[in-house]
Order: sequence, then structure tokens, then C-alpha cells
Amino acid sequence: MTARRGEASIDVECCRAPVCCDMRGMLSFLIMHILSKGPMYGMEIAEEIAKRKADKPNPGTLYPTLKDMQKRGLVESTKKGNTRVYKLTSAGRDGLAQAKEYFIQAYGDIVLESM
Amino acid sequence: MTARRGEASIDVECCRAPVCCDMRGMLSFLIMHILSKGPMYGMEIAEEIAKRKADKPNPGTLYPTLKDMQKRGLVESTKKGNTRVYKLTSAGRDGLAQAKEYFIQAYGDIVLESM
DNA sequence: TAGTCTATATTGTATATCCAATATTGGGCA
DNA sequence: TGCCCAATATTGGATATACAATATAGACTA
Repeated sequence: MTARRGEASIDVECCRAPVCCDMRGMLSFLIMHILSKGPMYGMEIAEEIAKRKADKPNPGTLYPTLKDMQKRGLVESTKKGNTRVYKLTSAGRDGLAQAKEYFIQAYGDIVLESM
Repeated sequence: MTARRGEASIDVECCRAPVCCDMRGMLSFLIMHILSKGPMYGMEIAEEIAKRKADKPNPGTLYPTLKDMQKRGLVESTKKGNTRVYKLTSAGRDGLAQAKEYFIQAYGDIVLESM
């Protein structure tokens, strides 16, 4: 992220990353969830992540992750002019469903008890 | 984790870590949430994590994390015979509240839309 | 065609998890 | 007292995620 602890980087109206815990991790999970809404190119994905995490991931974080996810068959991409559009593969959709089940098992109560 | 992908390590009736995404991260967040229910010693915390993640964290993961969290003032501990009992500090409680807000902002919809 | 802008991409470094293996400590019991 | 066992602790190494800095590619405009 470009401005992790205080200084604004893009316009978001949501709370910043906590000081107490780093909360790194699960980037590919989040990307898969975002792509389950529809195909998107890299910078669009970055903006979607920024809406949630209040900061855009660095290109050096995002692109190698997308490349790795493609290598593992979770996403596929096609070059469209200057951009590269990513979409979930069917293996990616299956993996996401499994990952969500695990995620809810591990963290679901934290969300639900705050509602 | 001791038996990450298939082989059972302890008796849990929940789904295993997904193959598609690593889902490492947020250990201190999870520990803080668990400790918000009451004081606990190291191996009890490990069992609570195992109930959620279907695998016990390795001692080489858990204890250094607890030590670091204590250094940062999030938890405090007292030695009780052979065990060391951890509890949240008030800074830890404040930090947890802030972290939960951020967590729900980033991942809340994933839980809610599966309900 | 040259300049500019955005998107993509890479390199190098840092760090929070992660494990395997091993060591230490303290309680309970023969 | 001596032995075993669970809990704690440490060491060494791996890896996903993170950034800063830089480089390349393609589109659009003057």
C-alpha cells in the first residue's frame, strides 16, 4: 500500500489499516472474490481492493500475484490494447467456493457478532 | 500447521485449508479475538485456532507471535506453574475493536453474502 | 512524429506468518 | 529421587504478501 498509516493516497471513505495487527495476507483470495463479480483488468482490481483496504496495492505486489495465480490456473487473461483483462477460470471458481467455506469457518463469527 | 493438506492432525469436524489460496496471515488478529473471550494459555489458544483453521499452529509460529504481541503491549502474561496465561491489555482491546472494523470493511460482504 | 499518460511489468528488499526440529522447564507419579 | 509428559521456548529456513523504484508498452494528442 502506498500510504499505509495516515496519509491519504486515494479518496476512500473507510477506516484505515489497524496499527495493532498487520493484516497482510489473503490477497489472492480477495482477488478471486473480486473477479467473481466479473472480468477486470489489473488497475481496476487494484481500485476494488483500495475500496476495501483503504489503500491501493503496489504494482510490485499486484502483478506478480496475478501472474502466479494465472500460472496456477486460477485466472486467465487476454491482452486488450494497453490493458490485460483477467477472469476467473472454472478451477478458480471452485477454489474460491472452497476458500470461502474455510474463511467463514475461521473468521465468520467475527463478522456476524458485529452485526 | 502440522498436517496442512489432507492428513489429519487433531479431531476437527470442519473443512481444511483451501488449495487455491494460502490464507496465511492475521494470526495476531485471531489471537486477540480469541483472548477477548477470556484469558488463556498458549496451548489453549492453539486449540482454539485449530477449531477454526482445522490445524494447530506450530509452536515455532505461536510462541514468537505471543512474545511479540506482549512486546507491543497488546497482551500481558503471568506464569502459572508450567503454563503462561495470556490476557488482552486495554490497548489490545482498543486495537482489536479497530482491527475488526477494518476487517469487516475489507471482508465482511464475503461472509454476509454466504448466509 | 514527439510527448505524455496510464497500465503493465520487474527488481530488490522487508516482514509476518508458517513449519520442522530441538531444547528447556515444571508437575505428577512410581 | 528419577522419569515421563505437557507446555513453553528457540533456531533455522521457507514463502506470500508488502513497498519503493524503475522500466517498458500502447494509446491519445498536439
